[in-house]
Formats: sequence, C-alpha cells, structure tokens
Amino acid sequence: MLLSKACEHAVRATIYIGQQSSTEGRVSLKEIAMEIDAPEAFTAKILQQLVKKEIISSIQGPKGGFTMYKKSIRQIKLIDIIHTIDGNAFETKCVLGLKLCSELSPCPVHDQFKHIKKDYLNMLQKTNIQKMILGLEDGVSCLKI
Amino acid sequence: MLLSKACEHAVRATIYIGQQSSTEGRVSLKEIAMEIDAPEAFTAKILQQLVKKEIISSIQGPKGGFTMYKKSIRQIKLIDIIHTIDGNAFETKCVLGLKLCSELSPCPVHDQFKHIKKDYLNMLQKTNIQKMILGLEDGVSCLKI
DNA sequence: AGTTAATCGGATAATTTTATCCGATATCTA
DNA sequence: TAGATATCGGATAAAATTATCCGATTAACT
Repeated sequence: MLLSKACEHAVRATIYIGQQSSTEGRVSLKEIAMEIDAPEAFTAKILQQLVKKEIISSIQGPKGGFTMYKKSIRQIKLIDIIHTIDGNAFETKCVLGLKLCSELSPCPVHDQFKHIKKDYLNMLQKTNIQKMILGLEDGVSCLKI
Repeated sequence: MLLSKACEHAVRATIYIGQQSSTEGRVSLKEIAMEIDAPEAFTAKILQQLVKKEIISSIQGPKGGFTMYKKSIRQIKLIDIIHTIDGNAFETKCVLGLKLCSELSPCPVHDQFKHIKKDYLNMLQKTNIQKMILGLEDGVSCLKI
C-alpha cells in the first residue's frame, strides 16, 4: 500500500479541516472524525502530530477545535502530511529493502522504480490542500464513503 | 511503503532462485536466506506461497531445494509475486481508504494518483524475472547489501 | 530398510501499527 | 470564580505483520 492507515486518515482530516476553514470556521475533533469516518481517539493522535508540525492549528477549551490558515491551504502539500505521519522512507528506502541501493550500486529493480518514484514524488510535492478541496466544493468528490 | 517486508523478501528470493536456476541448479532454503539476507524461517513461509502459486517449484528430501523453470523466468512478472504476497489491494483500494472511489465518484486525490498508479502497474506487469536477473549477472546489482 | 537431509504446515512468539482510555490542561461562558 | 467543554499527552489494549519453532512428510543414499 502507498500510505499507512494513519496517513490516509491524516490526509482526509487535513482536507476536511482545510475545506471547513475556508467556508465555516474551526471544527471539532468529533465532527472531523465523523465526517472522514475515522476512529475519534486515533484521529486525535494524528491531529496532534499535524498540529506539532504546524500543518493545522488547534484551539483548546469550549468552542475550540482545529483550523487551517489560508496560507497553509495554499502552501501545505501532500508530501508534508506524508512526511509528518509516515516519514521519508519512500524517498530514502530501497524498494527491495537493501541497505545500500543507489545509482552506483543499484538493486535489481532500481531503474524500473526510479521513474515511477520520481513522478510520484513530483506529484506529492505539487499537490496542495487547495487543489484537493476543489472537487469537494463542487460535490464531485467525497471524504466519507 | 510500496511493498510489505514479506514481499521484499519474496522478490529478492525469486530473483535469486531464478538466477541460480539458469546457471547452477536447485538451491536450498538455507542458501537463499543467506544470499538475500532474510530470516530463514520467514523466508520458508514466503517460498511456500510462491510454490503454491507455481512461481517457483520445490523438491523435498536431501539434495532438495527450490528451482525455477526457464519458462517461468521469462513469463513470471513482478506483479505476480506482489499478487501472491500482498494481494491486489494496490489496484483495487482507494489511496485514501474510501470504500467507494471510482472515476464517477472519485476521492479528492483520485485524478492525481490515477496516472502514477497506471504507470506503476504497467511497469509491474512488464518486468519479468529475466530482466531483474540481468544486472546481477553483470555484477552491477546485488541482492544482499 | 534405515538414516539423513531437505521442505511442509500448523502453532506460537515478537514487533509494529492501529486504536482506545483517561487524567491533565486550557479556555469560554455564566 | 466556578463549571462546562474542548484538546493534550501518556499509558494501555487490540489487531496485523513479521518472525520462530517443531513435528510431519518426502526423498536420496548407504
């Protein structure tokens, strides 16, 4: 699988928070978990990591919740969420698990995966939250089902 | 990560068995595990699955071991190993974990991942064992370090 | 036929990932 | 200032993945 389950939740949550921040205001953990159909407590842990990395921001107390700055909605990319939750193993680790794998000392599938990984990474680095929100606003895409 | 650890072992093992089959004869579990630097008992379990799917073949008893038919070395593709060990989740499951995700009802990153996944799948379907052996023979690539 | 050396296959253990629980902390409202 | 309601953060539990163990089975060799 490309993303861990935690990272799937993280991306869906960030998209939801981003969308709600641009129309409504802050949203509560309960609402987020409900709207992205993810377990509440697990989602809480994931959101904490995103807050620490300043991808989203949180407000404590009653009427608290999570929100996302307009600037972040433009600037935060898919790769930032993935780095926060899953780390950078995709970019650094050999596909076949070899300790040493590089252009000079490649694994047997290095060349085949090179282009795929480059295109994938490129897409992750270009896709911002704003872009992912677009389909939601139109009612074309969905976060729940 | 793209492949599970079990699948990484499976691909490395299959490449090694394929290479040895085309030069030497059959190889033992012990030798395979050593040469691909994977735990022996875990490798055994993985090889069993590959045997059941007829990707490799096994001979019991003393002087037994694992081997691969010349025909298989040409015909078996990366995708076959992945299907055996990791299943077809990559092709069927939504990147964001949505139960329903298709052209008509896409998730917010469906379009972005569409091309990546298509290219990736295409490569997996084209890359056969023979191709992956090539670099090994030349001493360019390696399975161990 | 008996011994030895190999894989097979089912049970079990260790580790990682996913998920939950609950007291501590912050902050809004009355 | 007291009470209610939200996130924070550390501990714990459940599930999945990774890994091991060991007796059963198979087959070569003496």
